[in-house]
Amino acid sequence: MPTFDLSLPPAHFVEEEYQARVWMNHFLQSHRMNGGLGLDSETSGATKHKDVVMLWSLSDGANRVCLPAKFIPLFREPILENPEINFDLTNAKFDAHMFANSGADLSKAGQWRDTLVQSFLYNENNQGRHGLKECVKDHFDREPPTFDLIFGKLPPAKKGTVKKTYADLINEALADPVKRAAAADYAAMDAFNTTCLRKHFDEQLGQLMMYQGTSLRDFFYSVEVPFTKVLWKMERRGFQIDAGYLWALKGPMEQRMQEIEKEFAKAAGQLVNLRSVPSIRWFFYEFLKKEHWKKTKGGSTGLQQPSTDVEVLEDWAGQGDDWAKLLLEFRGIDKIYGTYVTSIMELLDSNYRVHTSLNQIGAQSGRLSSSDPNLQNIPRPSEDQFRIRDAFVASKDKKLIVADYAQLEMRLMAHFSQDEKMIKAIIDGIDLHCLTVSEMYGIDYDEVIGAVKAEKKHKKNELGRELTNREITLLMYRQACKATGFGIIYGIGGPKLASQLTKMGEKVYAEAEGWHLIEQWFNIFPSVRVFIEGAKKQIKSIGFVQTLTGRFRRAGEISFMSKKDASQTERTLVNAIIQGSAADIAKASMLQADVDPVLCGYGARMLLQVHDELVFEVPDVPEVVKECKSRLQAIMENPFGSPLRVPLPAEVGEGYTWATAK
DNA sequence: GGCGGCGGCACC
DNA sequence: AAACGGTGCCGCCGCC
Repeated sequence: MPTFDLSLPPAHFVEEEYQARVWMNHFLQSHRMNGGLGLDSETSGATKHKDVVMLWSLSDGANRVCLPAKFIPLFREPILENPEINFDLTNAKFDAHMFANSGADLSKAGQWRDTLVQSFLYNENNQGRHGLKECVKDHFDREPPTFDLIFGKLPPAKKGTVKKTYADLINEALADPVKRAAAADYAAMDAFNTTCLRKHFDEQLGQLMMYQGTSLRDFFYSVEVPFTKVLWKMERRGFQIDAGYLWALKGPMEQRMQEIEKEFAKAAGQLVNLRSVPSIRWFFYEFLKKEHWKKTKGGSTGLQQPSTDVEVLEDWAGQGDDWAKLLLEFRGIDKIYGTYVTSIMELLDSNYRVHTSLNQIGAQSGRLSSSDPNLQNIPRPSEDQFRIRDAFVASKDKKLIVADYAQLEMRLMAHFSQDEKMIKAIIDGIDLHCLTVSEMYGIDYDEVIGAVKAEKKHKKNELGRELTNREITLLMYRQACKATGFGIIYGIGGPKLASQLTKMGEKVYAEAEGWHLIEQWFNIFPSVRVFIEGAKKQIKSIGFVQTLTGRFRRAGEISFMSKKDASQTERTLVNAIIQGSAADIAKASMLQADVDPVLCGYGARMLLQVHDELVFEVPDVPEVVKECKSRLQAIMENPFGSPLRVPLPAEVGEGYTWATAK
């Protein structure tokens, strides 16, 4: 429980301008004593680029006040955009969007302290319990009323009637004097609880030391607080979409899918829903009487059923099954159609820009996640026949620059393990996977590299001959070694590695071969094994690991776990050292890029992060593009004051679409 | 009609 | 001997 007074002050609902001015003057003083102002809003809905503030509330811990939206202009400059005032919020970016849509730019104010982020730093394992209501329950043992209780539930949408909105619910409540008081009490409670939580987490995080002299509280204020604003600006800018391009894809996709549906219907004598797994199961296993060799996981019921996934279908397709081939084609189209064409078109704003949400507490490793829409899983152009990334374009008179780290996670493995051979190879600019092939199979390194170069030329039709069998073999070896290296970062086992390699290539790998590859890989880079074993020991003894910047990834109580859960936790935490540190590096680059005088001076605008990749929009002037590229590269390659044991090269490209800029 | 589990699949 | 880390979202389907 917190050390400060938690008693709830009465809620005030401001109706007259003179009241508003009195409270404004009060908060202009009291925010200093409280170390910030709690701020929350009730909005007309949850669409980032459209919805607006209906009611908003301020609290300095001793008072709580609810105001209607009409007072936003009056408070805009002195309070909401005042750089002297720090705000305490829960889900800060959301409220900031709503205020921006209502004419107030909160990004001009002081800090945004987001209690979601504080709660995450306090315990990243409390999944789903970082929200305001959950934190108030868990930390203050109080249960504030829910929105529904005060404002009622949105009735189910009915055909032919006008949809009721949250704005309607709030307006209805305000029209009734009794309900209005309850609404004000509810809204102002959230602002009060938010500022209390911020102070509570300040105390708690202050006790948790990341390393000598630095607490999680320090980390929150120096890294996470500024980062929230960086992310908000990216969300706010949005990414320009070539809606015509997407629109043009729709028709042909629908047509081809219908053709395939008809083929199945004709053969089966009835409609087969190709999007339904049970229907597909029926078609292949009952109707065509195919043998099954793979079953589904079976979830909570434990009911395992014959699988119809890509792996199975590709196996059948390889044996000449045209139905499997057709279904693969259907799935390939439908995935893109449903997830990336129609859904993105529905999320465009009036300028055809799409505004993702970049979730600061998205991954327990410390990575971001992206949603509504998820722009971190748009198909790569090399794999995508529809080239969805070509629909992501630069705005008028702008150009995109895309920068990504090369083998960031492998380099971090080298840094953490301090493996001599690995570090030397990286510093000498040697291709790690080729080196592994060379050592593992006793082949000359230059010959392996030669095969890689030949393949590159072949892809660009510059080779002037076919690849030799020897080259193909070497490339296969390299694929295997590359997959092994990645797998080791994930804590892979022999069977999984074998099945993955079998899926990738022409050769069938046995489980023993998988284990052998892993063993051999460890023999080439022996310190990596030592590092992983050491990390596992630490996880067993103290129950946590830390990333490059000292961020924690904590385990539950391992001694109470089943053997299976314990080893799962070990794999997760070992991986978190690498994945989390990569996230730290990306974050540091973004923080620097956001305030960099060169990039800011040229008007470069950061739009998107995809873990190890950053997308910017810059003025379409050759000299500007060139300067921004080299500046961004310099920032990314030296994200911290102190260098790592290996360099962190970043590759930078430019173009008018996301697909072509890489 | 909303919701959650499931199978499947896109990304790093 | 067995066990691939981190995400979000689609449509379907059964349940309430």
